[in-house]
Amino acid sequence: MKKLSSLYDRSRIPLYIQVASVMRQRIETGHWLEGDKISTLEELEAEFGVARVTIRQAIELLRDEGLVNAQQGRGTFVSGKPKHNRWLNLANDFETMVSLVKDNVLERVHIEENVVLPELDENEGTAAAEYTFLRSVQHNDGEPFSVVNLHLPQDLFARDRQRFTHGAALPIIVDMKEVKIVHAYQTLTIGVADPETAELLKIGLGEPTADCRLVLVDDRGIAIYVANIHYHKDCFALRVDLLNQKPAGKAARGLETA
Amino acid sequence: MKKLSSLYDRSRIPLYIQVASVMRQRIETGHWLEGDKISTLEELEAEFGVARVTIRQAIELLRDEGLVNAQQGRGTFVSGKPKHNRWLNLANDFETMVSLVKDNVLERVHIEENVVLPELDENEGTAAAEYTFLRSVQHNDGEPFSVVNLHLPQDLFARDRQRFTHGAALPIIVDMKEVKIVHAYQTLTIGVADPETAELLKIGLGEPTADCRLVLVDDRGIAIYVANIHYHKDCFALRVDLLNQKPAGKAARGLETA
DNA sequence: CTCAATTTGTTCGTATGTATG
DNA sequence: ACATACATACGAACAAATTGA
Repeated sequence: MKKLSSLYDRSRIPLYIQVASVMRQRIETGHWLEGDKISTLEELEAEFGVARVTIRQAIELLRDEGLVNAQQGRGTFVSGKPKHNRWLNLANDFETMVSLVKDNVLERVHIEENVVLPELDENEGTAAAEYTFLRSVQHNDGEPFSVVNLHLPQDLFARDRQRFTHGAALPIIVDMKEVKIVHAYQTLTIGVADPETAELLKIGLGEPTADCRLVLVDDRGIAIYVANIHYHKDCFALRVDLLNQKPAGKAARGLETA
Repeated sequence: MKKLSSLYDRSRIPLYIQVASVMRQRIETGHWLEGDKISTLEELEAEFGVARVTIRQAIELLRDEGLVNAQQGRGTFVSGKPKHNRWLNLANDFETMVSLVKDNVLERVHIEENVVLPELDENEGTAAAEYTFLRSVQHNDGEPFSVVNLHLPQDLFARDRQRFTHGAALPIIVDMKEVKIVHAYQTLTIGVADPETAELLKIGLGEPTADCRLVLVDDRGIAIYVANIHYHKDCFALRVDLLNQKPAGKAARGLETA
């Protein structure tokens, strides 16, 4: 019985997958440039401290993804970057956010009326009696990139059932002049995909997601919009110029060129 | 030959780990409350579409972490929340960021002078000829929570070798009155841990991290500070009130109370 | 107290995946 | 490519503890 490497001990995820993840990132970040010959199996073996076959398994994964091209007797070459669809979906100020959301195409996958709000943090105002739960998926190029789980107060939802059912809720609420939004708390964390989210985003159970919680509180201190948004990790990037307070570079929304 | 579940096909990470991740998140988010009896093995079996033994393996993981307590004949109960060390380390404006960084305790683990800058995005200004590379680890309560990989122009570094070697670079640069910072581009993404980062953060290879890239550009258009910061995913949370533009709730830095 | 239903715990057999040398 | 050891996952059956009728 051989003991496994200490790195493996730490995560229990198959070693060759761990190794492949690292190699993939090296290609993505340009640490290994396209066309380059990467280290030999022996060097990689030494660097990662794993068996030769394990390195080969990792390389095989990357080859299936079209990232590398191994040639017997010559070496292994980087043949392409992973396609990354990174948008900026999060804004740093409320107005930008609303204007971004307005253009979103979304698919409602679930609506449930008269439910109670699962939980509210101390700083997030007080809950209304009843909420409507809406779940939708947002696509780009036919690929799902985010799942929105939204709770709206039942009476607010009832006020414009038609529009809420078919479009983004945020602009609708902003349009209601009798509603005064005094806080828009946004919390960004890293989470993992539950079965529904995994299914909708077409990723594996437990894979990491960028989780954004957005809670709007009105002038009565009531949480009138409670959203938990799960972004596909590869479709997520938040850019900002800290000195100018506007989204940095390029268009505020749209495909990356890089 | 049995074909594995489609969820498993998607990520190739051991199923019981995937299942455990989801359960752990349910406890953390309060979807399963402390003291509650969670669904029976049979229900979980059905929900996740996996074998009974696989569910048990997942529960065993959580039990080792002290999150659940299974009792024969009765059921499985939530016995505690995962301890979460979430800070807010990212700021939404430059001044706050500088003041936060000032208090950071960091451990320099590597310094290398006269290197070239690996890569610069189009919007991030132009590179100087030579840089100094500094790597440091930041701790809290003895636990590492972030790794900073920083490139400083060689001449800038040489100007105050002493301080740059031992303390946070950002406040030093801000103090230099001959340096005019005109842009502070911050990009936040989700990445995976490479071997060095995994080692320093004490996490598994390929585990997700919150990656923050911060590039300062001076009035000559030169990138005078290029940092790639990897945060432990559990130590990372970015909170902001989009309407007030100040960090939301509580102290801007410090342990969460929630 | 006994019985039955419920629920977790254990074991076997089989097949495939992972990792080493 | 092969031999070996161990891990992962399934399905099924059975054992043991708890609860309430």
